[in-house]
Amino acid sequence: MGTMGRPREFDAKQALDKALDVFWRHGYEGTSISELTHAMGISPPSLYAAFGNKEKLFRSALDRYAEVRKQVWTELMSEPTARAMMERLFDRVIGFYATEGNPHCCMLVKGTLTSGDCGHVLADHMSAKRAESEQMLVERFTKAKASGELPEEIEPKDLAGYYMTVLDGMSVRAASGASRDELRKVAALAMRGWPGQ
Amino acid sequence: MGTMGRPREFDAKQALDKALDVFWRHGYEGTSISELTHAMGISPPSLYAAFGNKEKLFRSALDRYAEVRKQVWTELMSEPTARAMMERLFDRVIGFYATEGNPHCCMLVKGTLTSGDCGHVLADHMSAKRAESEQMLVERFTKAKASGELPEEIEPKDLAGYYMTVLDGMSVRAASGASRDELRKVAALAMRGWPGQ
DNA sequence: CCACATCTGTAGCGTTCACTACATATATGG
DNA sequence: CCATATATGTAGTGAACGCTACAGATGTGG
Repeated sequence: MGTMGRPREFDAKQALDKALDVFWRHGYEGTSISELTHAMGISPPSLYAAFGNKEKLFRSALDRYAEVRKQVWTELMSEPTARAMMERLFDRVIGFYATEGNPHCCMLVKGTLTSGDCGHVLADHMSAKRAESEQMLVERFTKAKASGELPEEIEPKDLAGYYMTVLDGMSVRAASGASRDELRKVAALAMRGWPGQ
Repeated sequence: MGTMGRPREFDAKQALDKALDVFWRHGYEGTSISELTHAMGISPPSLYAAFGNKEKLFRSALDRYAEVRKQVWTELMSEPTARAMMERLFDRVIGFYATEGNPHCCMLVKGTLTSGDCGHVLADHMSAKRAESEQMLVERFTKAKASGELPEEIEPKDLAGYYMTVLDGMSVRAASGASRDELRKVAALAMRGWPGQ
């Protein structure tokens, strides 16, 4: 059975990707509905009919962001060693942030800092997405420990927290204009701290 | 000669500190004039007469922030070794972010991420303040290299960039609710990467 | 006591915000 | 062809924004 009523004249997925791009660059509170409707190529009533309201649209965009990110990270997790995975992850992140035209920052980092000091409605959602990524590192490091790549005294959770922190910091520095070369050197020094041997 | 006209009934420095606190917690765009006037205990015309406008007030607050920060850092720079200085700096930062009631984030990190993707008028000002702090590390590490504490192959600039990145990342994680213990473990792992021996 | 200069509170300026009422257009179900 | 259901564009809602005109208050210099 086909749905009744006038069919929508735009593609919701494409529109969501456009919204994601704007939110990514300007943050939640820094993005206005008129910016969104312009970028998405639709009028306000269409936006509200399809996505609810600004907050729900942001949540949907965030889900989409996390989905794409998870795909990329999952691919990297299959690297033969955890160390190679981490090096490739740095390369990938740096390659993205330091490329002209791309947003220079992780959307979750920007979102976390943009939404007030605490208690913002969106904070939990973003924390959850951040935790998802971190958990992927924890699991990969646990595997590495089991296979003998990492020494016994290293806690996978701590190591994951450390590398997430470096990644978050690189996001901040990229946003404030750090070059590809500077970021590469940060990654190199972060990898100097790799445990073992 | 005394100044003519009715004297102001509030203390400008105290008012600026109040404004700093609000900007620190909510960022530039997340702070409204009415929040500021309420926190500062003055009315809008008084605010505008004393500080120009919102942007100029933010710049003044930022200058004040950087001034206090520079005092703290300067004190730490006199630690006998660069390594001890770095460890104390981590302790200090963690102690601040993880304490109830304090802002959970560096004001410059929040400000950098809050002001649009690029080209914001305030971005340059914040980049400059960030560079000032980083330069203090560069100079301390240069001294450490000269005294033999750091090996020849280490570039002070790179090492400073790395530790600033970790600090920035800790700011992000503190803002998203990281505990004192988690931050301590991050610092410990960051110090594992200390060059030498 | 009288200009003059500056601060203070009220009240409101124009603009932008997130969001929506309404009329119209276009599909399906009978 | 008609009733129903959903999408669309225009145009505008009340609220909050940054900021300021204005009148009254309070100081200094003559």
